[in-house]
Amino acid sequence: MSTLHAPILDWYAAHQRDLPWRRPEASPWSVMVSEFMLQQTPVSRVLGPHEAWLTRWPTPGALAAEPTGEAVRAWGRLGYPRRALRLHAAATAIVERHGGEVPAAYDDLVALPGVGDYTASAIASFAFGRRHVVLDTNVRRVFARAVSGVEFPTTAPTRAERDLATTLLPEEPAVAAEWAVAVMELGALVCTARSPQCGDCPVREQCTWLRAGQPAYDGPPRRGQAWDGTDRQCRGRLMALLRDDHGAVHASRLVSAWPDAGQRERCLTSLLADGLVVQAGDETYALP
DNA sequence: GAATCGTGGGG
DNA sequence: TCCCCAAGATT
Repeated sequence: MSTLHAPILDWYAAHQRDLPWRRPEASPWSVMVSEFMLQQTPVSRVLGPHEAWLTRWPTPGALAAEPTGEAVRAWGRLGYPRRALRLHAAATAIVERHGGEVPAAYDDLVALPGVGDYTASAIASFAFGRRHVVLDTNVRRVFARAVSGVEFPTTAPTRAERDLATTLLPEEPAVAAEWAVAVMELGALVCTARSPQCGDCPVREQCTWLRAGQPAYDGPPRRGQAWDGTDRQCRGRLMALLRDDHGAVHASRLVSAWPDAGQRERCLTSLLADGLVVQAGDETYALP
C-alpha cells in the first residue's frame, strides 16, 4: 500500500456521491447500463435516462425482447446513439450466452458488443467486486498528476501506466474494487481536468504535480473535436428528427434537417449502414 | 495509431 | 461567446 491509499479511501468514504448504480441494491445490469451511458457522457445527464431505462427494462432479457429502435428512442439525447444499439446487442448476447444474467468474468464481458477494456473492468469491479485495473480518463489524470507529475495523461494508456496502476491496485479484491471507484471519484470531483480543487485534495501533500508547482502541460497539442458542418452534426440532426417523430418520415422532410443534399445522403447512408435507421417505405425512413 | 462517432453544460 | 470536454469503443 502506497501513501496514496489510505487518504483516498478515507476521502471516498466521506465524499462519495450517492449514485443509483452504486447503491447496495443496484443490480449488475444497472451498473452495466450506467457504464454504457457514461461512455463520454457526464453523470448529470445520465441520471434521468438511466432511471427510466431500468424501470422499463429491469433485466437484459426485457431489453432484448424489444426492437432496437425502442432502445435508440429511449436513449434520447445522450449522444453517440450507436451505444444504444450496442447495449441492445449486448443484452441479446447475455440472453443467448449467459442465461440472461450479466456475466462476472472479464473475458465474458469484454466479448460483448460495445464493451471494451474499461467497461469490462468497471462492471467486473463495481458490480461483482472483482480485482481489476480500471483505467478511465479520471483515474489516468489522477495518476498522471499525483505520481508522474504532469497535468494530463497521454492520448492513450501506455504500458508503463498500466504497470503503475497494477502496482497500486490493492491485493484484496473488495479493497481493489473500492480503490478503483475511489480514485475515479477523486478525478471526477477534485482532480478535474479544468481548475482542479487541489486545496481539497486528500493527497495534496504527496502530489508530484502540485509539489512541482503545477507545471503547465507541455505535451503534444490536444486536438479538440470539430463540430460545425461535420457528418456527426448532420447525423445528429437526422436522428433527432426521426426520434421525435414516431412513425416514418418522408425524405422531403429530411431536407429541413440538413439542406446540403450530398452530405445528407451520405449521412443517411451511414445511419442505414449502422442500423440506426431503416427504410420504411419507398422514400420514408424510421428508427429500426 | 489516428479518425470517427453526439450532446450539452460550465469556465 | 467560445472552447473544452465528459466513466470509450470501434475501425
